[in-house]
Amino acid sequence: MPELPEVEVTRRRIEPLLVGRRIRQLETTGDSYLFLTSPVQLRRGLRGRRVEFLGRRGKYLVSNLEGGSRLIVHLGMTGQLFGAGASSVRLLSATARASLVPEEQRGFRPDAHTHLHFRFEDGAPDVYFRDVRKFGKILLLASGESHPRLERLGADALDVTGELLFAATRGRRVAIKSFLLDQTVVTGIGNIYADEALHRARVRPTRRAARVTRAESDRIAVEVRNVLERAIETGGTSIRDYVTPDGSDGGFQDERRVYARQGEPCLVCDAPVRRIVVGQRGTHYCPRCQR
DNA sequence: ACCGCACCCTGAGCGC
DNA sequence: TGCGCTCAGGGTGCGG
Repeated sequence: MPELPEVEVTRRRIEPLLVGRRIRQLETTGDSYLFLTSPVQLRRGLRGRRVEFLGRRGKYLVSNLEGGSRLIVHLGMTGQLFGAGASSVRLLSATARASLVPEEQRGFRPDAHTHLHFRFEDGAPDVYFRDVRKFGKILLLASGESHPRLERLGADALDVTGELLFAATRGRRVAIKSFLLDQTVVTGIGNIYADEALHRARVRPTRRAARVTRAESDRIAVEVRNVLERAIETGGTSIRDYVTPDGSDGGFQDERRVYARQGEPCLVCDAPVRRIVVGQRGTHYCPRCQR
């Protein structure tokens, strides 16, 4: 489940494959839920364009193209962006992998879930976007054009401050966990890092946002930044679907303290980690450390 | 304005 | 061995 760190790791690894390259041709799958811009318009709009810059806004990748248009990619739950050198062995699911013949395991061969296939001029390695569940989003914006999805986003989670959190939570009755997942105030936090940051900040995820104190807001902000920065350093969290663009696992799953550790002892106090549901999301916390 | 919830999708895992 | 059910969840949009 790509959150800010997984998106940032992807951005850093894909940047050298995209920036400075001119797109010779784009192949797409048929129209579906993930294409906010239709496949036909996408193919037309990208052909012959040079990629000038690859940035990130929360969990969105934003690619500036020659002429001022922008290609926006959201990885959703299972989106993967990677270059031709990545290994199929690691990118595909266990079942899909099992049906590969040995020669197919070395490079990547586009399958039914591969929705974008970029080919470049000058023979640079191809780049692919693959998304099994199609919760991802692909959008091409014309020069100067904006989109409500991007306009709604709040401050990048790497820049969050206690001051901002405290001010924005006043009068909000939602659980602090749900508040952190809402991208309109702070953007980039997803389910795993919300649970991890709240555990480190010692705040119970069910606490109403308005009841979070100024001191706790500071702790949450610090821990959000720490957890995200550490996750970027370690390559992200590979716990269900996510693998890095070269097909290797991230490392942050080994530094988890609560996420998917229900029933196991809290690493701080030994009390069993509890799992509940908050705002339709599986939520993990230590009942002793987090009050 | 705010909040809870259904929905989009597919594969893994489980019970029978 | 295989079927059908449930669950996972980012983000949108709707109804209360």
